[in-house]
Amino acid sequence: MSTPFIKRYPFSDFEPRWQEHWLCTNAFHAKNPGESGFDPSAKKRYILDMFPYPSGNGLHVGHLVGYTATDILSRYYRLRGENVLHPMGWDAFGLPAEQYAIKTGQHPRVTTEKNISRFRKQLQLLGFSYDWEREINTTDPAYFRWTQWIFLQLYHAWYNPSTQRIEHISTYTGENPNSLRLAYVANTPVNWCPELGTVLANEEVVDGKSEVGGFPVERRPMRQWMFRITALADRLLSDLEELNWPESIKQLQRNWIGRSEGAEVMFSLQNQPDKKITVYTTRPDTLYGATYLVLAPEHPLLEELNLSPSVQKALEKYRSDSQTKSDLERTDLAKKKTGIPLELACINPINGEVIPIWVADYVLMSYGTGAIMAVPAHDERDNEFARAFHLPIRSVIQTPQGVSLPFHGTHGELINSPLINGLEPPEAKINITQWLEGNGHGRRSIQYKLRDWLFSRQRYWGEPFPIVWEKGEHRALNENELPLEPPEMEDFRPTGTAEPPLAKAKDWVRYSDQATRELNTMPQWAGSCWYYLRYCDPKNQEAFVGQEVQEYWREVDLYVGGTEHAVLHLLYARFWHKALFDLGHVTTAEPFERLVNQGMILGPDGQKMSKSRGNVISPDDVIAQYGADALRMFEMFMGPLEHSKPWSMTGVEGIYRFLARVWRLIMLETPEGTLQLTSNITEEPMTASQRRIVHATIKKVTSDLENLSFNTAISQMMICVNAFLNANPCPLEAVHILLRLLSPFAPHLAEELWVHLAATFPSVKALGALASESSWPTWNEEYLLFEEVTYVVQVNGKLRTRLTLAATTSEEDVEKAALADPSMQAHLLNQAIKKVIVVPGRLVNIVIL
RNA sequence: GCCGAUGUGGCGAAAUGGCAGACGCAAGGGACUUAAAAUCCCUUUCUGCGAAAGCGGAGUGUGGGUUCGAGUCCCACCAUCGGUACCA
Repeated sequence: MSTPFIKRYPFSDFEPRWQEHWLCTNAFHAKNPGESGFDPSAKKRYILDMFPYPSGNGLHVGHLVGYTATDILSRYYRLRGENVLHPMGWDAFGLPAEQYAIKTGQHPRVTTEKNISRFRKQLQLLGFSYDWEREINTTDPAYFRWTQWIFLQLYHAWYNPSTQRIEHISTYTGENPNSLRLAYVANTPVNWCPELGTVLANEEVVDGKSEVGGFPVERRPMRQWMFRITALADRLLSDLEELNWPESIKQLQRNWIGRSEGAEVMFSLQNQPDKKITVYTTRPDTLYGATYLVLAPEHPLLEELNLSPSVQKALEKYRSDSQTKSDLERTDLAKKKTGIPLELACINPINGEVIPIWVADYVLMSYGTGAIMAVPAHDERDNEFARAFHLPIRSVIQTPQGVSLPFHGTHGELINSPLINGLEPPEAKINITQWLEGNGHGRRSIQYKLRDWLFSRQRYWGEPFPIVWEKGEHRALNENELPLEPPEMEDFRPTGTAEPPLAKAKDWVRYSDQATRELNTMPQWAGSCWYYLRYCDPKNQEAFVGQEVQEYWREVDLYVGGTEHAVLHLLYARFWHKALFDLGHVTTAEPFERLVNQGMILGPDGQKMSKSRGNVISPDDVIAQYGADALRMFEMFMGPLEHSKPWSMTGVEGIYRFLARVWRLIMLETPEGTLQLTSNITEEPMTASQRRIVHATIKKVTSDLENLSFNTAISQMMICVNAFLNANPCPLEAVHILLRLLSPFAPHLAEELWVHLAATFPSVKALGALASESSWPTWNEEYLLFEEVTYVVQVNGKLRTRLTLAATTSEEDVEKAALADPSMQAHLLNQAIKKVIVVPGRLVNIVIL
């Protein structure tokens, strides 16, 4: 049995009241240019949360860390007079809704609506200051109309290598525009997940399993829509430099893009000099160490070679074996190398050496040229393979003593390499590359790990492609045919084959006598690739965002969300944004100027919160017991925003006690049970020491907010409140400054106490009718100064005594006072003083031998 | 393996190269109360000497280094977490 709970202040009376007030008055509506009341002199600030996927489980306290942080900042910047855009919406297309719908027989639209209402209500219970007039929902036809429109812009675009920009396809004068579109159809091996009945992007496959659900994924060739994201690989990489993002996220994106510099080298076949194999290597300096060559099993050249019948047979078996291997199996078997010899040879251009050609699945068709030169002395994988199949290993770099092969370092003299003997690898790399280019045997080459983005899914609950097929050719719908809504369907289960569920909607599929609709839908990422733009102008029916509005709000100034989107959403959105930028639709090259990742909130047991562990904390319960302000503040008080930290109910209680102290500082309950201001509060000026602590608090809270150090800002406010708890009289100025500092953190309490104060004191009312309509206080450095300072006196860095001196004491006099201090004499007796260091206002260090 | 982050009391944490542990939780003691709740006050890194006030010593994952002075800077290592993995 829980003990009866006594409310220390009446939060359950006023919190809902203020939430209602803010909602009814649209208190936090951000004005667009052209809107009445728009103030062109106010600085704009765009503060964005990663919008949630409205799942059936509702929010838990972990979701609220980031939302609370951005809300506090939004309220803070509003008090500073800025025009703050702080919106919220719903990323509502996606697999879970569809799977739930299949299980329960309800249409996903129904469950999605229900979940959204629940989420909205939960967020409103926290008193978040969203501009609800800008709420968006990716499943709303008025929204996805523009998702489809942007798709069409990308479909009608290509990457022009000569301008290095994305341009309208009409600037391409070649013969086959379809082969160059930014959105294109490809028949390539894709990640097919039978359990989910859909294909997945590379980014959605983790360890050979689907990121959602953890089901096995297999490679199979399918005709799919792709985005040519690789065209922007270099810009996606280099533009990271300027962004104010966590270094770790930048690094994750760099690794994912995976740029490497090397060379392509052409090897001629021994008996067919006209046939050449091009390999990619990052180590052209080891060219003399190549002892064999390997082709990927899918390499197209294999079709053209004259192989002996027995080899041909072995090859076919090997190819079909490796093709049916799932990615998971390939990973599991990574240590054991397999392959077959082709019984053909090619010629190393640098020395004319004849080396054998093999086929092995440790070489991937999807990277580089799908062929490698194997240098077993200086590459781990080649070394393993060479030892497994007894191929020669030749070292070409002087290996340091005690280091065994394979040696892949880049320090050491080249050996066994006539043209470059004695050089260091970096220099040799340049020399060889120049030699290859000069003799027509290869060239410098840059490769990326990043691959094109697989953009279609075999789902019902997603945006249909604005594409129709006619005589085997795809073509775009007209803009005036948008939005293209999914058909109403009773049965949208996966077909059990690779055919998408939309195929079952026969009427919908038929576009005309000649044409049928594209059956795939877009992945969940589509809607989130541009939602931050729609918030700027959510009701615009003429454009995805109005030009003037876009030029005003520009990029997101601060974006807060979880690390899980490091390479998915954040890379995709950057790609769309750059495309829109090149095409002239947006004014910045990057969408998110500053990014912050909030840490995870763990369960009270220190484990990740999950239903199965039974350690999920629901905000609803916390609010019922302690109120929204206490929940908000505790989320911030727990520790640095970016850190993971375990939940603690007693910790909430501590914050709750603090808020109750603030309440009692101002309000008193009479024996009859009515509320009134405490009589302590008067318009008496603050004493010097009160003024010092109040102004120190303004300074600390302000700088902490700028640095997103919410936890220490709260500590400072606690120190300040503790200092005034027994003050009588309690100066009004201290109280209204404190309330304004507190108002972004605990907005309900601040609002409530403010109106009580304002009712009695006109000077408070003059600052604003509500705390949220007042202004952020400023501090005066002069008030922070002390008349006396305490010096720490050290001997050889060890604390020996303290000394209180007037703040104006000169360094010389400080030194004298320290040496003369009676308690120092024992330490200094018979000691030669080597040096005395005085740090003004802080310490004296006496150095003796 | 590679890349990145983090290691400070019983716990969450704080500390422009300058008093380590602010602020809070938990624990213990006290005041108020018939009693409890609520509230308020005190103690709480480890350790040596002391009845006590007090006086010392050690201490920020480990080992080195730079410095008058290092949680903070440098080098090496260990542990935990996250990402990634045949990318030539």
